[in-house]
Formats: sequence, structure tokens, C-alpha cells
Amino acid sequence: MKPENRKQEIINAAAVLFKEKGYSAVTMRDLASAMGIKAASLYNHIQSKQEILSNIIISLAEEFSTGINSINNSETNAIQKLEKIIELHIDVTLRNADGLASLNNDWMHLEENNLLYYEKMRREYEDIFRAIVKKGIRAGDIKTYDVEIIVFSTLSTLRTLYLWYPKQKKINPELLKHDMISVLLKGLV
Amino acid sequence: MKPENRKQEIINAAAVLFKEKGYSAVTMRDLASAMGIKAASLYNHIQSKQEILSNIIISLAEEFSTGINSINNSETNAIQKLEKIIELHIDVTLRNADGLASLNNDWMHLEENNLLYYEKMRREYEDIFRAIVKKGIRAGDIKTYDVEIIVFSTLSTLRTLYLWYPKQKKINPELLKHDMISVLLKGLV
DNA sequence: TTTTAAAACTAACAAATGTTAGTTTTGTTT
DNA sequence: AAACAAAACTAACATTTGTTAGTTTTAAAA
Repeated sequence: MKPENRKQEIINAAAVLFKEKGYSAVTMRDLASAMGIKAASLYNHIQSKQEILSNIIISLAEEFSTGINSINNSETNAIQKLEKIIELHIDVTLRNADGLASLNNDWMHLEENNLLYYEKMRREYEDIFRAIVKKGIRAGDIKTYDVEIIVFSTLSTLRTLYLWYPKQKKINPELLKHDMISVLLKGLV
Repeated sequence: MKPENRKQEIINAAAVLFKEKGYSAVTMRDLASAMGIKAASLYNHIQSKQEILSNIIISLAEEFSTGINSINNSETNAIQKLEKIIELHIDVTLRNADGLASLNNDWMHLEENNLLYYEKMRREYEDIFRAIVKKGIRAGDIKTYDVEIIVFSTLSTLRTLYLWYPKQKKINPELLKHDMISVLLKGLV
């Protein structure tokens, strides 16, 4: 587990830099400098720059995948599921806001296999989200707005939390969950 | 979207590429290839890669600046102003969705002067937005949710329109405006 | 036809990039 | 103290990068 620790340190430092400038603009020398070592030394711990990116993105995408599947399989109505999804996004954002920047902005720089895997997970995530909203509308729990508009407006806010929440000092997680549920859902019911 | 002069064609092509891969990952050879010419030929029309980026971003930021100032100076209540802001974002998105990708994701690659200018405009934009929401709450037109959460959730959706709307076929601008106003504002009143 | 300006080209540059190879330092275990 | 593995180092590499210089092509005006 020793090399794994150092490796994770590198990945965390990379996530911070990727958030600031994006994957392509961050050089291995930038990353090494942030770690206080030389670029070549990074390769004692990681195989490539690409490995760092895929490590950041795939693990987060899998968190969302398992999260939404678990929520979707629960015996609750659409509104309760949407509330759980909001909490899921807030929890992941609290745990790894830096990495979410790469997930949102640098997924297209994944190489072929991981790119396909990521795109599959995102597609399935959105399909589940869409299905929940549709069921909610059919059950009369959600107003009959255009489904795509509901999915987009909700998801766009949740996906952008990573940019905004770390800068907020006076909003604690529980207050955020409560208010976000109000703001995003009260208009839909 | 008539091809004005050659420079504007290059900027438009660049905006498309920047949207796909981000500013840093697009090379001048990529751009030239998309234009069907050699990289060196680009420099008959533009001064630098940086000039292309600043041209895209600054013109859009100025559109939003003048737009929100004009809205804010009108004699209407907070809700009507927010409706106008939603329409502003939809109009700009329809006119230049590609450029908005750079505005959102590549502003940090602007060089010093333009970076400061952009950041000033964005700060002022958000300040006006925030002031409108605060007035609306004080006037009793908007529920007493946390101001920052309202500003963030609304703005995050509007700023992400460029990613989503070009892919929608069956939603025309007027329907979009109507539904977006409903989804974003009905929960707030 | 000649002239001219715009816009393309070829060739090259210095700097920056991700990465490899081989070596030395560091710190722990025997 | 000796041995060993982890993790740092120096030095270099082949490409790729944005950009410049100088030249040729294109097409319209004279």
C-alpha cells in the first residue's frame, strides 16, 4: 500500500491542477513541481499522464453509476428518488470536488477504451434519470413540462456544484441539501 | 451565418474545435486543417492563437454585460427581470453556442489584460444578478431561500445551455423560453 | 496585358512536451 | 553494518508546439 499512497497523492495533486487549467494545459513538469519533485520521478508511481486522468474520471463515474442504480432500485416515488440523486451529487462533490472538474471538462481526452466506458456510464445515468422523471410525470408527481428540459436543468446544476460549493463558507451540507431540494424540485411539483 | 471575412471564418472554425477539445488541446495545425490550409497561412489573418481565444470570449462577455445592464435598468420587478435574463442566455446560445464553450471552459487561458477584463465583467454580471434576486426577496416576489443558492442554480443551468440545446431538435426557441422560465422560476415564487 | 494585394505555400526555428534509461539518495530491515 | 527496495535524481530522446521568414499562387483592378 506504500506506492499506492504516493500514487494517490499524485492523482490528488493532478486533480487540483486539472481543475485550474484543464488536463491538456497541465504538464508533467507542472505536476512534478506541485509535488516538489522532478517530472521523471512521477513515473516511479504512475504509468502515464493518461493513467492519472482515467483514474480520476472512471472512479467518479462508477460512483455515480452505482449510486443512481441503488436509488433507482429503491421502492420510492419519483420525487423521493430525485431528492436522493441531489444528495448523491452533493456527497460526491464534498468528497472530491477537484476530480469532478476533470469528469465534466476533460472526459473527451480519455483514450478509446476508457472513453467508451465513460460514455456508456454517462448515457445509462441519464437514461435512468430520464426514466425517473417520466414515471413521475405519468404518476402525477411532477408537472407536465418537457422531460428533456427538466432533466437538463436539474442535472446541469448538480454537475456544476463542484465549481461553486467549495467557495461557499456559510452553507453546510445539510442546509445545502435542504435548500437545493427546494429550489430544484419545488417548481416541478 | 454568412462567411463574413476570412478572419471570422477562422474564429468560427476555432470555436467549433475549442468546443470539442478545449483551447489547449487544439493546435494551429488542427485549425488550419479544418480550414483546408496550412498552419502558417492562418497568420495572414490572425496575429496569434491567443487573439482567437480573446476574440471569442471578450465579445461574448460584452454581450452579456450590455444585456444584463439593459435589463437591470428597466422598470420591472425581479421576476420579470429574471425572465429577461433567461431570454438573454437563450438568444446568445442560439447565436453562438460554440463560442460559449470557450467562455465557460477556457477563460483561464486568456492572457493578463483580457483575463482581468473578463473577470471584471463576470463579477459585475453576477453582482447584478445577485442584487436582482435580493430585491425580489425583499419585495416578497421571491421565496426566502439562500440567495447564493438561487443565483448559482439558475446561472449554472443558463450557462450550460450551449452544451444541451444544440442537440435538441424538437424544442423551438419560444417553447424553450417558456418552459425554462417555468422550470427555473416557478419554484421560486 | 501588366500590376497589385490578398492569401496561400515551403521551410525552418526555438521552446516545450511526455517519456525512457540509467544512477544516486533515502530509509528501513536484516 | 550490510542489504535492499522505494523514490528521488540527471540527462537525454523524439515529437509536437506556436510562430516567423521568405516565396509563390490567385484573382481582380489598372
